Amino acid sequence: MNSSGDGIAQARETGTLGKLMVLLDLVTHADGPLRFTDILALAGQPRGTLHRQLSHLVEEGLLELDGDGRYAPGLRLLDFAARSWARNEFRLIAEPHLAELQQATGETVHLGVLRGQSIIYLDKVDGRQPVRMYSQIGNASPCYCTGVGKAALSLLPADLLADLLADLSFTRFTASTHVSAETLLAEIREIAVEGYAFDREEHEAGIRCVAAPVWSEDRTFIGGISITGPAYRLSMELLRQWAVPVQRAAGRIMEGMRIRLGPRR
Amino acid sequence: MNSSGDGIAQARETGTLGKLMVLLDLVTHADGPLRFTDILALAGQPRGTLHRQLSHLVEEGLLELDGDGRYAPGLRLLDFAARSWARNEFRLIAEPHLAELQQATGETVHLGVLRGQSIIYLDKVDGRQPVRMYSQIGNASPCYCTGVGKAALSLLPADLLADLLADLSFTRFTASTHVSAETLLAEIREIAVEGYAFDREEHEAGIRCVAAPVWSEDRTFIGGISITGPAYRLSMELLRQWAVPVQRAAGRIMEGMRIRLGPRR
DNA sequence: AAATTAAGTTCCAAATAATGGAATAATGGT
DNA sequence: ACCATTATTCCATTATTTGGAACTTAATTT
Repeated sequence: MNSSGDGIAQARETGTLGKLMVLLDLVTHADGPLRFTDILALAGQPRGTLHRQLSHLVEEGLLELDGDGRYAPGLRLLDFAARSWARNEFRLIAEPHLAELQQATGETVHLGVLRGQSIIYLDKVDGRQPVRMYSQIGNASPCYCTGVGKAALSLLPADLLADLLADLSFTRFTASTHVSAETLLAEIREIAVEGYAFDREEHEAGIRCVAAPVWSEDRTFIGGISITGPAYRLSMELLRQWAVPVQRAAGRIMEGMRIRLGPRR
Repeated sequence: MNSSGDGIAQARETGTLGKLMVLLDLVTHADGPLRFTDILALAGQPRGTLHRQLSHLVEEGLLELDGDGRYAPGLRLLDFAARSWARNEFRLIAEPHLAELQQATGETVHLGVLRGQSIIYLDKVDGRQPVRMYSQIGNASPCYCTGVGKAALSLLPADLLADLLADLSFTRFTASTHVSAETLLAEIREIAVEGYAFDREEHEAGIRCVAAPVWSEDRTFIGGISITGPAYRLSMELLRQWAVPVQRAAGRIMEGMRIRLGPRR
């Protein structure tokens, strides 16, 4: 979709780790395995430096080098992620409420959190099948054109929101994608009042959603949940009706967090 | 299950990245979030050093620091892994054959590859009657007590196998877990001749499987596929009957790899 | 409430690892 | 066999990391 990092973290690109992460980003966001020369052109590092950096990443299993000398993301990342996901408290607490929402509507339900300028999907409950771990889970999507993203932005204090919007660069995915901070900000203000957000085919044509914000008291998690489906089945009127159950589910998740984590954090 | 890295890669623990990966391993393999002092004790680094290292990992989104000053795996890992998984060629090629095998048997099918001393599960197709078991895409499991693991080991040349066994430390999960290199080696030799492997409740009590080895011609992927299920439903006799279809599916996956990647690599 | 202990953070000279330009080696196409 | 492209190694220079100690903050005890 986009070949360069769309800012999942505000990470500096200096320091040994920072530079290596840029490379990891490059390779994981590419459309396929990259050869040394490809990365050389993209990274703009001297040959010797790049070669050693890639060697280190391969040695650690973060990248893999195939028989044709092409670099691909390493499988060690899967192990890290599986553990990161399996024990995530926010997800564990939200899980039953997502399932309930799916039961009530029959449509796909998502849980996502804001990280940098991206929404990372933490869970998904599909109408037809049980969760397929990485089919969608883990994917980072832009915050400005997703229901969960806009719901999350509506929770930010004005100064943080302003900072985020200032750094944001817009990609037009469909005819209705926001492409300016002004119109986006106007909608976010509305969402903050209403308490729910829509995605009117802004990320993918033919796909609509209604979302409600969710956050943990210590503000570690700022995100949202959504009901998503095809526009032909989900009229805007139906989505408006679903705003209430989505908000209720969001409320129950936050309640669950309070109970689980205790009041004084 | 085990709190220290069980060797998914042979990675050196020197160099800036190596040391940081040790920390990432520590935190992701822990049973829950760790405080600074916990990590200090586990990592054996000087305070100042550790503090900066953790700061860098947090800054890059590889770790997260919650309101109580506890470190947990970062969600950025999910994004990396989602991409690593989504475009993995081996998995993509194997997918239809796994589904077919699941259709034919009705039981859960796994695809795993050997990385270091661990099997990383790349895919899983749930059976018609899902069984609660400890398996998840991305999870690293020991090679010496899983069907896929033993099938993979049977593909290794003698010298590499000897090296791997020499470094292996055994944990007894059930009464039938291999706990010595000798008995394991004997079974692996048998598997190399027969072309399929069993897991006789060696990793999890009440869970059996039959597996067949799968590899890519360039040896980038050495792993296997398996049919897994509860012992009360899967008699050893039934598993023996399934050895043939599993091997056939394995053969078709390897054929798919040859076609997809071309013969001369 | 003050004292005590523990936990977490910052500082900076010394040790170590990363850098990058250039030379060398390997690969692949004709 | 040749040439062009691509990948790897080398090493003096440069930048980053290191780690002991001092310092700040938070928690616990007296």
